[in-house]
Order: sequence, then C-alpha cells, then structure tokens
Amino acid sequence: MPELPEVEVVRRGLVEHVLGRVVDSVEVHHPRAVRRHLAGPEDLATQLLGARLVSADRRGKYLWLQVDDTTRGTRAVVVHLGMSGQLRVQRVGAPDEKHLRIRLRLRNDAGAVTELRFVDQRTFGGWVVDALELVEGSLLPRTVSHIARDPLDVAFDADRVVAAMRRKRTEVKRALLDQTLASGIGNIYADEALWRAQLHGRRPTDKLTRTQAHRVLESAAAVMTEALAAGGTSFDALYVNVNGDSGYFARSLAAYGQADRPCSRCGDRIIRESFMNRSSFSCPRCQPAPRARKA
DNA sequence: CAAGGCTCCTGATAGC
DNA sequence: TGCTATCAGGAGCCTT
Repeated sequence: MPELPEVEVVRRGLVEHVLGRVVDSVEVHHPRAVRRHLAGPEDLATQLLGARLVSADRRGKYLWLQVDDTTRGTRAVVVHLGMSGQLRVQRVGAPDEKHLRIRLRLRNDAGAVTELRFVDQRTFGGWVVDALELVEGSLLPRTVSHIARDPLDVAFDADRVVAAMRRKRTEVKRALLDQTLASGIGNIYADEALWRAQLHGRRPTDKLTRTQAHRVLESAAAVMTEALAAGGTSFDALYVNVNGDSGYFARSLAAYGQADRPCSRCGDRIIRESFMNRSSFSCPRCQPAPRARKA
C-alpha cells in the first residue's frame, strides 16, 4: 500500500528518469485509470502531447509532473497510486504488463524514446491533468488543493494540526487517516505512529493532551522518514519503483501485521482489531483501549 | 457542516 | 479439485 514514503521514492525516480523529456504519445488502456479526468481520455492525451515534463512534486500520497509548453501554458499530470499502482520506466517494446493502464512515450532532446507506464492491478489509482493554483503559498493542482501538508513538508505546522485535531470529535486513528488534516499517512504508518506514541487508535482526539497529539504526529514523521531511508536506497533503474508491499522495511514494522507476535517494547502479544472495514494492530499493554466510548 | 459508512476493484488465500 | 467467501484499503461520495 503506497503511503508517503513509497510515493516519495517514486517521485525521486521520476526526477532521475523522466524529467526534461517530451511526451510523444499517450495511450489509455483502461478508462478507470482516468476516471477523475472528467473531460475523458482523449482530452487527457491531447493535453499531454508535445508537452515537456519540467518538475515532479508531491504532497501526501499525491504526486504530479508539471508539464510546460510554450503555446498552452503550464499544467500538471496528477498521479495517485491508489492501492496497487506502479510507475515504470521501460524500453520501447518491452512486453506489456498484465495490468498496464496508461503508456506514455517520452523523447529526450537527443531523440531517444522510453516509456513511462502506469500499471495498476486494483484500479484504485489514476491520472488527471489539471491546472495549477496557488494555495497558502504552494502551487498545487486543483485535484490536490484540499489535501493538507504532510508531516515531512518543511512548512508543516504541527501546532496548527494539533489544535485542529483536538477540536475534532473523532478518534485519533481516524484523524491520522484524514488527509485534509495531515496527509500521507495510511493504515500502516497510522498503526506504527500510534504504537510509538503509545496511544490506542480509538482514543478520542478531544481528550488527548497537546503533548500526546504532538507525539503521535512526530512519531508518524519519524517512522515515515525511516521507511524512506530504507526504501529510497533500493530501487532499480528500470523501475521507477514502488510496489505497495513495502517489502524492504516490512520487517521493521512494530505493530502493523504483527498479530500474535510479541511487542518489541513490553513483550505482550500484539492484537488485531477490526476498524472501518479493515484492520488495526496494537499492543494491549502499551496502548490500552479507552474505557468509555461515547458517541 | 461534520462525522462516519459505503463503494469502487482484483488476486491471494482460507474453508468446505 | 473446484467452488465460494473473505480480506487487503485510499478516498470520493453519500447519508445521517
């Protein structure tokens, strides 16, 4: 499941392998991959053809390539990997992947052509071409304008996020997953952050102390920074890699997916609980559940 | 308006 | 063996 660190690894790969190239062709192989581009696949293709990829940016789990051409101005192609999306840089003629959804042919100034492919088994991901607009000092595609800064953003304002979190009447895990509060955190890093901060995900946010709220956000930033350090070192040149399995740092997870294994802090047994139609993992001793649950 | 639930999708795996 | 049920989950959209 690509969360912030995995998406950042992809962004860095794009900087290295595709920036500066010009779009030669666009093929959309599955309509769901462009369902958020309301003007349709042909329009998406038209908007990209002939344009040069000039930068690769990210906020939370969203990533975008800014495209520029002298006659039509500046836009961005926004990519969300969803659950299973991958971006791959491939040579022309490499066999199509089973779940190939979009193919771009990209030409550099020397005339060499490579392909950028979007491969996405579960089709939760997708592309949109969007205008850019200024939101609180950042140039963002319209699709991303409602997404909050992520904890690794230099302008992330922890005090403000803590205040907003404590004003809400919700549970802390829900708040961590709310991309309009702080972005980039998904189910895996939410559980890891809660484990580090020694908080149960069902704790009500309006009852957290400022210190507790700060601690869980700092923990999220720390665990994502560590994951990025581990994942960012091992991607293949042919592969603007991400596979959502977080393979290279999965072994360092303390809570997520660790049901029945001992907590590395206290030795108690990690438990799995159902939450929002998915799973939460926590240590029952380090992260005691709140006793009363009020609506 | 805020909060919470539903739904999209495919493949792996468990269970009978 | 082969079928069906369950699970994985990001985020837009709908309901309350």
